[in-house]
Amino acid sequence: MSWEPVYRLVKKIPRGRVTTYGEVACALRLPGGARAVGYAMAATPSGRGIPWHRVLGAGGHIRVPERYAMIQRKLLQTEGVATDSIVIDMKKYGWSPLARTKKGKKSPRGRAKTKRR
DNA sequence: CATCTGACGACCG
DNA sequence: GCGGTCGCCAGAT
Repeated sequence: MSWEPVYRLVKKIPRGRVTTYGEVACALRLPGGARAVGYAMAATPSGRGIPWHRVLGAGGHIRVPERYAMIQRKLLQTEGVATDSIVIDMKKYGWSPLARTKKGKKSPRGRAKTKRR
């Protein structure tokens, strides 16, 4: 798969910290490709130590099926993330993958149109 | 090769 | 503030 960088990034997420699909997508030079990231997460093989539960939707909203959201919130609480509400405080637990994503080579595209709509 | 879908994001109504 | 639509990428049909 081409999700190796995605997995690597997710695995780098510190315990008690969370990020969003958009952040990951941007870090991977895939602006607007948040869906692809979500797809990658869905395709994330279990048993690889990939903390997929640390990846949330924009604004800290959990965008996953109830069955997974339940587990996700449970795991997050276990790691110390306050999921008291349906929204997680990104200002406190928000982790920026862009801050350390300096590994070159991501996607050969490198352009995503500046104009929108 | 063309089309739809999906654990998303942002904008418009 | 909430819901619906368009746009993005990668994979499956």
